[in-house]
Amino acid sequence: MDELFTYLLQFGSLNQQQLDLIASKTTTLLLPKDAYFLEAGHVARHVGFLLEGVMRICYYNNKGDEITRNFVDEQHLVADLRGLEYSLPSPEYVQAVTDCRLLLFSKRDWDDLAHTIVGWSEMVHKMTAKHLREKLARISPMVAQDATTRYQEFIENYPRMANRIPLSYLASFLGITQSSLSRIRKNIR
Amino acid sequence: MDELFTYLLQFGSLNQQQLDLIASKTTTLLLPKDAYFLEAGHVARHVGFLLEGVMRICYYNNKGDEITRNFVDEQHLVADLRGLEYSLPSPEYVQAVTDCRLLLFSKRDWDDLAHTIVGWSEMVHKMTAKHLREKLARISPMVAQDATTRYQEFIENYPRMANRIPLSYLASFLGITQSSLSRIRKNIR
DNA sequence: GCCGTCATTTGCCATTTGGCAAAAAGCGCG
DNA sequence: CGCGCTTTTTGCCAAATGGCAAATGACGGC
Repeated sequence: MDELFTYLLQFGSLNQQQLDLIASKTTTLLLPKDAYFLEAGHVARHVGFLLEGVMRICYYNNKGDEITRNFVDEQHLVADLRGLEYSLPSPEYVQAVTDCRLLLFSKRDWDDLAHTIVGWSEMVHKMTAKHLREKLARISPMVAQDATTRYQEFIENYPRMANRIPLSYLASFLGITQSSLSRIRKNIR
Repeated sequence: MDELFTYLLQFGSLNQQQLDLIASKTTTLLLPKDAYFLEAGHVARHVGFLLEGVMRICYYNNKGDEITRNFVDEQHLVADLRGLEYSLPSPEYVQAVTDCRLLLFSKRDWDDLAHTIVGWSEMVHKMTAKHLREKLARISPMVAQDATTRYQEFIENYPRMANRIPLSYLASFLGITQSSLSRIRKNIR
C-alpha cells in the first residue's frame, strides 16, 4: 500500500485520513501470466496500480499483426484513463506479461474520490498528463533511431523490464522482427 | 477569433461574457517563416493559437542532427504546456515553417483566466490531454511501419500540411533521410 | 531422463534504407 | 534572361532489416 501512497503523493498532498479512505477502496488482484486486464472493445471498469509484475499494451493492425505498443511495470497505474473519463471502449488489450499483483479500484470508487477528496480530480489530471508525457518521451525518439540504438536505450532505461519480457514482445515494441532483435543481441555481446 | 472560440468550446462551455474576456486577452502575432516562436532552454512566456501557417517542433540529438518531432497547423495551440505549468525551460524549439499568424496570450493572462472563469483550469487540462493523445496516436504506429507507409499515412491524415513542409523536415519527422523520402515519392507516382 | 511445446537463434537471400556526392530543378532578384 | 542560392532528385554502393525455414535451446510434465 505504501507504494501506492508514494505514487499518489507525487501529484498533490493528502493527509492520513485521505490516504486511509483511498486504501479502503482498494482490493488486491492477482493476474496470472497471459491473462488480460482489459480487452479491446470493452469499457474499462477498474483502475489498477501494479505492485508486482510486468504488463503490456497491445493491439492488432490492419494486417492482423499483433503489435505491442507499451509496457508497464511496478509502481505505475494500469488504466485506460481516457476510456474511464469518457466511457469509451478501449482500443487496446492490456495483458499480463508475467504473473502480476495489483491494487484495484472500481471505476465508481475511483470517481467518487473526486467528491470526497479536494483536489483529487486535479491529481488525476496530473497523473494522466505525466503518464502520456512519459509514453511520448519513450516512443518519440525511436522513430529517428536505428534498431540497435532503440534496443540499447530500452535496456538502459528499463533494465528491470528487459529480462522479464519475451523477445517477441520486445521486438514488436521496437518495431523489428524477432530474428533481427536476436541478431542485434548477438552483435552487442 | 471565431476559430479560437470553436477550439475552446470543445473542452467545456463558455458564455458570451467569458468569450469576450478571453478575446480581450489576445494579441495578434505575425511570425515570418523560419522565425522561432520558442527556443530550447527558454521558459515559455506565451500561449499561441495558430490561425494561419505551419509550425514545427524540433530538437538536436546527441549527434547534432536536427530532428523534427512534430508539426502544428491551423486551429491548434502552440505552447509548451508542461513548461507553462511547471515553469520549466522548453527542451525543444518551436519554429515557423511558413509565415504564420497567431493569437497570443501572455502566460500571466492565460493563468489569470483560471481565477475568473470557473472550469478554466479543467479545460486546460483537457486540452493538454487531447494534445498529448493526438501526438501519441500520430507517432505511436510509426515505429512498426515501413517508411513508405509512414509517408502515405502522413499525407492522408494531414493533406493540407504535406505540401507546405520542406522535404527535409518531413523526412526527419518520418525518421528517414531526404534522399529516401524523395525515392519513396518517386515510387508512389 | 525423455518428450513435447514454445522461445530463441541462425542461415540464406531479397528488399529497404543510408551515406555521399553530383546533377537537376525551383526560385528570388537584378 | 541569367545568376546564385536552396531544395529536390539521382546514381552508386554499403549496411541494415525482413521473410522464411530449419536448427537449437529452454523448460515443464511425466
